[in-house]
This record gives sequence, C-alpha cells and structure tokens, in this order.
Amino acid sequence: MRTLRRSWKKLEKEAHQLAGKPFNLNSPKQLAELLFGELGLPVQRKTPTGQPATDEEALQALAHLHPLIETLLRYRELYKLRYTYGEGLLRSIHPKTGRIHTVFQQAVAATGRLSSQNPNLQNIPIRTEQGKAFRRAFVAGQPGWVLLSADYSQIELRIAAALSGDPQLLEDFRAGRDIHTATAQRLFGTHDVTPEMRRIAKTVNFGILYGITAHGLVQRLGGGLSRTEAQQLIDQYFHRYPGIKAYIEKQIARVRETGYAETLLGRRRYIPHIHSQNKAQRAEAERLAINTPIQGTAADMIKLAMIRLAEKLTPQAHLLLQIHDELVWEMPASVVEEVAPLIVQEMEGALPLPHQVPVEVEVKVGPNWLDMSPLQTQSSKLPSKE
DNA sequence: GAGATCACG
DNA sequence: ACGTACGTGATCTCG
Repeated sequence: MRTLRRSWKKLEKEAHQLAGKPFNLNSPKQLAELLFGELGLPVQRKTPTGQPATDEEALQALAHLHPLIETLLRYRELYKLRYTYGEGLLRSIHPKTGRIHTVFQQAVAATGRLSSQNPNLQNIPIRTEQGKAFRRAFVAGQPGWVLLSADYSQIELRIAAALSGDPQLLEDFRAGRDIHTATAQRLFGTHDVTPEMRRIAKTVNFGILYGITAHGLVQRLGGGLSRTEAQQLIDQYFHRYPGIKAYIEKQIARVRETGYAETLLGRRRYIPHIHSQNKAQRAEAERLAINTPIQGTAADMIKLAMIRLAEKLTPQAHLLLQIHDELVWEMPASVVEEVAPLIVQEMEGALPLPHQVPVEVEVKVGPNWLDMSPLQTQSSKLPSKE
C-alpha cells in the first residue's frame, strides 16, 4: 500500500512530463484529446457513444508510437489497485469485527450466479504481481486456523460436454486429458502441441462457451491471426466437435420456440430479443441462448454443494466466500484432514451430470488466500493439469 | 446518473 | 455490410 501511494504519484508526474503539460489521467475525454488530437495518434476504435476508445486494448496498439502510453498503462493499473482495492477495502473494515463483510445477492445475475457487493469480494486481484498482494491480506480469523479453498476444475467445459453429449469432448474428460491440449491437437492436426497452440486452443474453448465469432477470436488472440484464419479455426472446431455444433443450433432453435433458455435444473432466463429485427441484437440473444444453460448450470451445481456442506460442516468450519466456481472456508488446521474429503465428495457429487461427465474439485490450504498448497485427497490422486 | 474503464470467474 | 464472446461491481469524470 505504501508502495502504491508512492509509485502512483510518480507515474502521474512522468505522464505529465511526457505529455508536455498536466492533464487529468483519469479523464478518458482529456486523454483522447491529447492522444488523438495534439499527438495525432491513430484512433483505434470508437466507444458506443462515438468517442475514441482509450481502454487497455486500444492503448496497447499505440504503445510503440509514444512513450506516454506505457506510463499510462502502468498508472491505470496502480490507480485501480490503490483506490478500488487499497482504499476501498480499508474503508470496508467493520469497526466492531475488524473484518470485511460483503453482501451476496442471490437475485441479481440473470444466469443464477451470486453477486457480491459492498465490497465486491468476487473480484479481488490475482493476475498481476502487485495485485496478488491483496489476496495475501485475506487470512483466517484466529490463530491456528487456516483458509481452505476448493474449486471446480473446467466446470463450464464439462457442462458443455454433458449438455451437448459431444463424443470427443466426453472421451477427453473421461480419459482425464488436459482439455486445452486435446483441443489444440484436433485444431492443428498434430500430437506435438506448442505452448502457443495450446494458448490459442484455450481461447477457442472459452469462446465456444460464449458464442464465438471470428472477429471476437481475433481480438482476444491479438495480432498474428487474420479474420479468415480465425474463421478457419472455428470451422475446424465445429468439424471436430460436431456435438457442440449441434447443441448450439438446437439451443438457439429451442429459445426461438419457447422464449427462454434453461439450466439443467430448469432455471429459466427469458430472451425476448431472439426474435429481434435488429441483427446485432439477435446475435447477442443467440449468444445468451448458448451461454446461459452452461453458466447457469454451474451456478446451480455450486449452490447445491453449498447447501449440503452447510449442514455437514457446521460448526467446524466457516464458509467465507463463493467465487462462482470456488468456495473458501476458514477452519482450525486440525480439522482440515477430516473435512477436505467431505468437501470434495459433496462438491463433486452435488449435481451428477448427464453422460457421466466426471466433475473434479481441487482443494488448497494455506495461511492466506494467495499462498495455498494443493491437498492430496482421495479423488484427486492424479492431479491433472487444469 | 450515464459512460468509460477494469478487477474477477 | 454489420458489430463483434458470457456474467458481475466499483471507481472516476462530466454534463
């Protein structure tokens, strides 16, 4: 936090010097005038209101044109950490308990997920080095206690396999294969998968869950891939996973007929725009038709597990957080050995998936939410990658 | 209070 | 040609 306070100011000063004058780095409007007006840099993209975009993606594309850009990106990262997480979380410490208490909303997210607010504890940083420091600040509440985190591995892709019944995907999960490597092998027609090929396959796999488009794939894979090549990857994917292709088409057709998408347990989301005259709106509705059953079934599953575990783990352990596919408890270190297998069993068995798709849960234990070590449990003797 | 941005799954 | 991946919440600026 001390470091954040210092380096953030330093970056602001540096940016003003590089710009040749002071300006408000937090104002996208002032920034756009500077970058695209005075400095004459090329506009990458417009926001929905027609203003030139200055988000990270747009700035990255300009990084080689002006040294100000990199400073700006570093400033943004630190500013976010300082104000949203540093100052924000400190403000949220309860004066009586000394802890941070969030509110979980159960009727906000259209897919059936929970959401967390005041403060949001479902979006604590983890991706960057400085961000990770904030996770380290989340610790068990009393001496001798530890945090235990259990997360579903690849749960949405497993649900996609189960709902679609795609033979290839089913076989991959049953065989315990690294799913992104297996996809890469099929997309590129080789057994020797490079890290780059795996990265692309991983992005395609995620894209499938969301209703992929060629343009969207190009955007997320960055340069080096043309729109045509992206389309070829998508075509190849559907060629090799025909069950997924059929599932998507069937899902869209069903929503057209019934007006809603539903999860494995029958939770409904009405999607009226499926009949929209507007092409973009209709395409958006079709993506919802694809994604909602998958994301929503995962939400159903973890909620069932939470209910069953509430009975079994009270009062030995306290459930602290749910982060969509992860549950975090605090408990005495002495009960971990006894409780962990129970957690794995209840989470894995909470909602049996069609086609006997295996569900895997990984358990980690540690003194804080960052430094956690895997725990060997019965059903995870063979740790499979992701 | 809307828009832009960015943190997470 | 079009607009462009699903779900959230917090923070800042600006009219």
